[in-house]
Amino acid sequence: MITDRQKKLLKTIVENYIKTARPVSSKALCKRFKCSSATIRNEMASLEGLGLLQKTHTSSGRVPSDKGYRYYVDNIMKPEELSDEDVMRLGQIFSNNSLVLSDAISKSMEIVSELTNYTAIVLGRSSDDNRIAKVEVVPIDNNKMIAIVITDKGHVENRNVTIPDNISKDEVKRVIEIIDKLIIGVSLSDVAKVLEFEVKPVIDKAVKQHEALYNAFYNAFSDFGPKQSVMVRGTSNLLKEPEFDDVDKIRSILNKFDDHDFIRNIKEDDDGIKVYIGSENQIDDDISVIKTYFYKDGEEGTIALVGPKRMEYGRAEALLNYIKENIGR
Amino acid sequence: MITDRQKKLLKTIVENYIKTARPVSSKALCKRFKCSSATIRNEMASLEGLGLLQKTHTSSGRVPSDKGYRYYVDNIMKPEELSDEDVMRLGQIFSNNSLVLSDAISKSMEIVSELTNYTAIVLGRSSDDNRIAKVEVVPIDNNKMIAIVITDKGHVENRNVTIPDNISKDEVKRVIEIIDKLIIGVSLSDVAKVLEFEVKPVIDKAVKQHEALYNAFYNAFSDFGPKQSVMVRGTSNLLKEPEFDDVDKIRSILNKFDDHDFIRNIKEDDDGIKVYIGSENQIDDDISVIKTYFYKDGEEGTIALVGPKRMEYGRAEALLNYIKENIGR
DNA sequence: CTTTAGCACTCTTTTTGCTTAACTGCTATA
DNA sequence: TATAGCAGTTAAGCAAAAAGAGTGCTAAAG
Repeated sequence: MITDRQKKLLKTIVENYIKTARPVSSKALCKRFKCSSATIRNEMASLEGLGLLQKTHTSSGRVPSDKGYRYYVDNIMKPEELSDEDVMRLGQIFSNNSLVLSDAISKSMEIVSELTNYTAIVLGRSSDDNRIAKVEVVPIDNNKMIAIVITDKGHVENRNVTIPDNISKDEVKRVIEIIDKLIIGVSLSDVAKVLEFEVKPVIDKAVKQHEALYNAFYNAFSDFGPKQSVMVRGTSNLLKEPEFDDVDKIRSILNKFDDHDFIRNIKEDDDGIKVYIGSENQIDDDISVIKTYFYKDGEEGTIALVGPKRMEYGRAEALLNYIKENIGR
Repeated sequence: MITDRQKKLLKTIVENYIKTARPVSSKALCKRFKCSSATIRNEMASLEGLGLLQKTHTSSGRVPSDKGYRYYVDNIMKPEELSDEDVMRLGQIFSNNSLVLSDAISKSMEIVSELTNYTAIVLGRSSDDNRIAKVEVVPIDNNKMIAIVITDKGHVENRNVTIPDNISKDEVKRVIEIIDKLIIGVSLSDVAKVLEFEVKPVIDKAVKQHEALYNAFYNAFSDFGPKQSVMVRGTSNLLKEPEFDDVDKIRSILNKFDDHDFIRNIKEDDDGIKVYIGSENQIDDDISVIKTYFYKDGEEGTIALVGPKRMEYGRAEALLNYIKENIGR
């Protein structure tokens, strides 16, 4: 069991370390606790016994352990209010409601990265409940058309369609009509299947140059499946923190930020705001990740902040929460 | 004047240094030049006198100066053929012609970054000769519509339009008709002006709730001007090179990569492939930038590779050239 | 006139020992 | 239970020493 004084001590040490990035000595806390350094040392030793504090070497001050941060986040930290400045900077983004959702999210997370000096990550994809509402085909020249697909949720994708030579406009028109008729209402991830098993047979019968035409449209439409977009911003911000003063560490972390396959893995399915401290995440032991899932109008994904383990957890949580709430509206 | 042997020596030193990243000593070149180290030292001293070589300290081997690299690039280096592997990796991208141009460029530059370990940058924008060919408005729900604008060059942009409450569908329809009629053929960068001075007066007369409706569309359509998209990929690749083993240097370079306003500045207007060595670019004295302008179908921009000054200039040039040629087609 | 051998000199890099300052743990005492 | 005091540990900074890699210069040889 942890006493009230120990709790207060842990809180002070965590917050002091977050601020200064230096191990906290017993002497430094005397005034605040109105007792001698020896007393503090005794309490520190207890907290170390519980695994909540660590020393960097035998005679160093104390630093929170992963378990210590976890205890702080779960049991000590209180929900924080955003400062006026934070709200002002972010409010601009969401008041401009002609921005497409994904742009608004990216921009706001960019700002959060600037405000906090942490790295912002946004993963997005069109969710599976997007069904095709409208297909528009616009001819550009004899061989090229732009196909635009709009879903019932307002998601838009466009593709080039390259029409082989020697095909009559009539035939192209007929194929478009066939596709249009059969594809409305189909979910994005089923488009390839529907083209192959429903559209193709019809085209085969009704159109002369069926093979070439079908292929042209299949190429364009076969990849509407769930592609995850990846945005990583403010990697250099993170490296300003003093714990990243080692070249190999920097390289290893940056390598991960550059690897979009790896980044896609930080996807979060939980609707709450989750914190992954040190070894709890896959990026680096000195790093914490705070993230949450979002869904709105057929777009879903994850927003995440990557900071040092010495992250201002309360503020980071408040910022993510603010953005999440604004996405919801 | 520079003798043939000096030219060959410079070539050997540059290429050796590019390979090993270590100052080249006179002894190391004895075998290749079939003479003693003292002879090499004499020639090296001449080249240093010409400003083509440098020493890192009094008793070190030689390293090319910026001027030396420049001489190498301009007068010694020969155009290089791409390896089969390079061609194979890149060919896949361009054979898939349903990819929208900007995606094809981004993907191929990503691959180039992987192949070379340099950082790839792609700047793109819709060029000024894009004129609106079609406006499509798709209702999503009572208050929200998606407006899609397609230009004669095949460029597509979409925006949310939020319709205020209490406006009849008829009025919305009429506004869309007015906009559609007046906006076709207008260049993207003139849209805001045309809306304000040609569309607004007509709407004011013809529609009841003109103010609110006009604003809704103006918000959505006013920013079609030239926005430059920015892609930076493979920053961590670059940092693998041994010259970037200093934390402050890494931070300074990464800071610039993160600053999209700065990155936009590396825009190149020259149609040829240009090399900016060391102090000739704004990123870092140890860095070279090789880049070129591209234009195709209403999209224009810059593709660039950022590498150490010890860059394999020949290969980098060949890769950029390959992509440029494939964009052209 | 060009090339070479030889040698003194310079500068970097690595290792080592030393000193100082910042802490802690422990023990004895209030 | 809290405190004062002291011995012990470690990091960090600094200077000196030793080793290694190259150069420039001079004088002699081709």
